Amino acid sequence: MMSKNVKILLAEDDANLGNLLCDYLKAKGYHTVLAANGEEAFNLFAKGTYNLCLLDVMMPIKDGFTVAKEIRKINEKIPIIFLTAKSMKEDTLAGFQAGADDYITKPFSMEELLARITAVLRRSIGDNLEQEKTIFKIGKYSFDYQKRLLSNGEEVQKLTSKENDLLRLLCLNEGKVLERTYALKAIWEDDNYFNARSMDVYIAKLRKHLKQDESIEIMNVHGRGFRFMIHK
Amino acid sequence: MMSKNVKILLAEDDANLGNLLCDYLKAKGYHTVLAANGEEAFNLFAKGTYNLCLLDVMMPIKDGFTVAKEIRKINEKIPIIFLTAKSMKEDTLAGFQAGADDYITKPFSMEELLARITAVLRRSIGDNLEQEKTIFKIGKYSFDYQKRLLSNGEEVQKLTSKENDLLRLLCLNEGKVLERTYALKAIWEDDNYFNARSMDVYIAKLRKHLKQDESIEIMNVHGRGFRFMIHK
DNA sequence: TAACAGATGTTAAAAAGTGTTAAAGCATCA
DNA sequence: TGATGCTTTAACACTTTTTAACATCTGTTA
Repeated sequence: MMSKNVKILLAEDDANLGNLLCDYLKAKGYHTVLAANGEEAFNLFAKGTYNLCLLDVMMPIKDGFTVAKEIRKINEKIPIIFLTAKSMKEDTLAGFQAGADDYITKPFSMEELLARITAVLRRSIGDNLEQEKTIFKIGKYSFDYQKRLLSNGEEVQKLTSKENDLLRLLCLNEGKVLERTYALKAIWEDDNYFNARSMDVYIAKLRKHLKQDESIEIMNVHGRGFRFMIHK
Repeated sequence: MMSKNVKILLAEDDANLGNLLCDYLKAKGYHTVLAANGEEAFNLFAKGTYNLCLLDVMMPIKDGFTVAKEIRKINEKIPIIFLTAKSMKEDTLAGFQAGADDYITKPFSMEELLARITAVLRRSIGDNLEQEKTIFKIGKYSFDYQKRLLSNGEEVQKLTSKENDLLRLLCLNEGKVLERTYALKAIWEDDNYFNARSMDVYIAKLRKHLKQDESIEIMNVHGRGFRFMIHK
């Protein structure tokens, strides 16, 4: 299913193995193009659009590592898997530097190769759905929830886990009432007297952290919770 | 952990080496049965239930390859690892055709053998699961779990097995919280105070290893665990 | 309005958790 | 056997969170 519309560039100088692999991959639903050496591989890559490269390391004219380096200049993200002859330490290391995503040592089974291909593809696809940016502007401050940093424009404060979580909840509820009960269950997991007092301590900490901008207020709503306000 | 309930059939004609290996494997928690030659090995296999075969290639009466072929007739899936005398290419290939999952060349270290055993077992147990990813990109670093190497593009660091396992768990959970409890049970097998402190020591080691790239952070989440982040 | 109970504000101490380095313990290797 | 390398334990400094203590405030009621 995912196989659909995935195009693989395969570079393998051994014609027997090359055709075998090529046929196998095609049978599995991947559009596969076979190059007989490194130079041909690079030329094909430059012309077409591929989703994955399978490069034999030892090839005449231009070896796999060199091809990988050249490919990386054009495309930083395309997944590259090397086919290595033995477990050769130095070469493998060189391969990392050339930007490999995985490698597989001959002899290998078709099954194994297929597993690696799907693994690498899944990763490269899932790559794009990454990291929502969670930066909040609070008056003159800037708050980065992911990095747990609070900056006033000059200095940067590291926040503790609890400070970080609580400030985020306040930001998400700016102008509205953040109910004690809700915050306690969300951050402290349990709404009881001691956790409530602990939360009050953290409200005090946040007020101290944010006091450089007078337009910022964490206002108490008696018996209910807190309202985070940025007066404009 | 997974050592439990794993039964190994070991065929080795050299009594010294055989007993040494047998004791070692038993000490590591594997039920191990020692056969002094190929014929005995096959008979034992036919009678009992094993999870892994370790076969010396050169044995009197019946060599390892022959035993492997016979075993494969009975059981297609059981993992087989050969112990080969030298690095003999022809033999190795023949071995793979007989259905080997891995081979190891004498002389080898106990550690190396153990690593292969666990690797092969993991593969055969998680058979239907996906092939594990072996290379992780971490900022400017490249981490190869299989080879236990961490490269920053210039130099290459060997990792110890604990460093290796912990870094892998962090990578697999990038951006999410790796719970202490989970990591301790997965790597140290038991969640107690001392193992937790040991884990903290390894977190410090990894931070040191990765400090050349400032966009990499192993962030503590108080009371829960660690969040591995690669800031983009 | 005075008086009170309950809620909140704030600071500090206690307790729990973490960061780091070094030494001790251990298994394997030569 | 001694050398080596990995892991655990110990030690100490530091951080984070909780608990305690006391001051202040809010809303209610006599």
